[in-house]
Amino acid sequence: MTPLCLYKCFSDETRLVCTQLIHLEGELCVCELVAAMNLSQPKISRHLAYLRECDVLSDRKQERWVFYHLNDALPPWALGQIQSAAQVDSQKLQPLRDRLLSMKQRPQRCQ
Amino acid sequence: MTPLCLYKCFSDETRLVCTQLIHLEGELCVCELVAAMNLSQPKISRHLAYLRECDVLSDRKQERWVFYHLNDALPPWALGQIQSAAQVDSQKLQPLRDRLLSMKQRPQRCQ
DNA sequence: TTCATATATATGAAATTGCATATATATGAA
DNA sequence: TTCATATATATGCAATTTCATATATATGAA
Repeated sequence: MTPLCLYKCFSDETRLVCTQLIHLEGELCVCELVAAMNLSQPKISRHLAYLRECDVLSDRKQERWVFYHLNDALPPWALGQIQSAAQVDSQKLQPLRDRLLSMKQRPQRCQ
Repeated sequence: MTPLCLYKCFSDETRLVCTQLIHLEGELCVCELVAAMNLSQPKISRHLAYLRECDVLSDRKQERWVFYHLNDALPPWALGQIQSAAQVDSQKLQPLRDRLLSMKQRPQRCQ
């Protein structure tokens, strides 16, 4: 995990916003991100795979859902940059978080 | 200046390293960056123009040289990310800084 | 079967780069 | 002074590569 690798991850808006939402919410599945961001499922899935392969995110399967969260092994400097950017973008992120709250049939989390 | 814009700037290694060297050295001209990074002059010049257009860098002409420095109006969160990444990459940057010191006919700075 | 997710393929758009060249300035000889 | 040359930087063009996306299909669980 180098700064260059992290910046490549975040040079795409879909990947940046996915990471920021997951950071703020703790954990989100693909269909929640699809609902929050109003983008196609394959598009979200592909970018999550990119972030997982770069060790920015980890995933956890639960029943038919795959939940993504920040990789626990993320170095502190990287976590710091994510937190800082999420704060700068908080106004822009709020409507997406609101859409999550109003989402119908949101999957239940276990464990 | 949004996080996305900054991350696009730094998703290219040439732009990231140029910015980091300029941050560490205070101010560098095109020919110094060419010498430090051993890349072509047009390549460096184009990437500096990109960073200038994104308000990451500012320039100053002195005689036949154009010196680039971090934009004074850079928001604190952006400067923080640059500092943090430069620290993470400091080992990788050191040989480039050494090459600057051994550069022949380095232009004199005035003002 | 349905639902959630992932992947394969193709396409188009954008970014990057090398090469050549343009511009501006400086230096030095005649 | 004028002319030629060297230096520093920027840019137009074209080739290449990378990247993002849509569509379609596949997988796998309930």
